[in-house]
Amino acid sequence: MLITDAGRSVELKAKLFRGLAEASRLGILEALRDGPRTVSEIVSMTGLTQPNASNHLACLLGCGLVAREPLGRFALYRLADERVGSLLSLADEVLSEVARGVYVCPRYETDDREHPVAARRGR
Amino acid sequence: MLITDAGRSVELKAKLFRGLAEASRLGILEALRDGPRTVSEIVSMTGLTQPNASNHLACLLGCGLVAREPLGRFALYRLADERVGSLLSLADEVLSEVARGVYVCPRYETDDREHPVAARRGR
DNA sequence: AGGTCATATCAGTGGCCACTGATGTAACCC
DNA sequence: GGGTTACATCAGTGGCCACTGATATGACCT
Repeated sequence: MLITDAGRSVELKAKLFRGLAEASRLGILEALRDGPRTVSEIVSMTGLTQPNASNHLACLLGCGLVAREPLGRFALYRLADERVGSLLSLADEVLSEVARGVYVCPRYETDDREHPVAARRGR
Repeated sequence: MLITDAGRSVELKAKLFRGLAEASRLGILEALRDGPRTVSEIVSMTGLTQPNASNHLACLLGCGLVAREPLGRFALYRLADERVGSLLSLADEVLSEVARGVYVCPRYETDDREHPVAARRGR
């Protein structure tokens, strides 16, 4: 953990990246890249369960990464800002040109290839 | 978790962000923003213990975010690409202009009522 | 009103992983 | 050689948090 003074803002920035650092949340953000979606649309696009998706959406909302617009009994979510999309695009670049195929942190790699939950879900 | 086919690349991208999603690793990357550093320099800049820093460096190296150059009994680390620095800069922007003060994911917040960072910053 | 649909929230569980302390390896010095 | 310095790796532990299943809220309908 950081003890320097500059470390303060670092911690905040790390938290921002945490919003993007997980397949479920990132999948939601990707789903929102070309337009607002309702929760159920997001659910079917990502394969997440509804409570799980709502949970992550609440997290992304609190973090200011997405915006919410109530719409009757629906709720429209959209990216809060185009910069969020830019982060995703830039990540795509880094991923394809810099980190390339190399990018598999062998460290902290379990056995997996398939998340136990997804596996149990039958695919 | 994502079960779609596109989910594969999402998972990879999430992993990329994971490299940036933690104060220790992010602090290391910030320390490398203005030039290569040896491990002990990084250790004193970040306040991390040496094994911990080495561990994260190995992770960042495997992920292709930093590059390593052996130098006698030292080891120089640098950002692998300027795009990594760009990601950090863009994150700064998002943080200051978009997520602003709002950015406190109250969800998954352990004890407190105030974000530890903002609180300790004296405001 | 009662029923259904869309979403939100809750409690509990399990797994991942950040950290530490100890140890290993290798390069430099005398 | 022996000692020291710089770094890497290991084993073990603890905490955070993603997920599930159940339940709550609230909007719409007839």
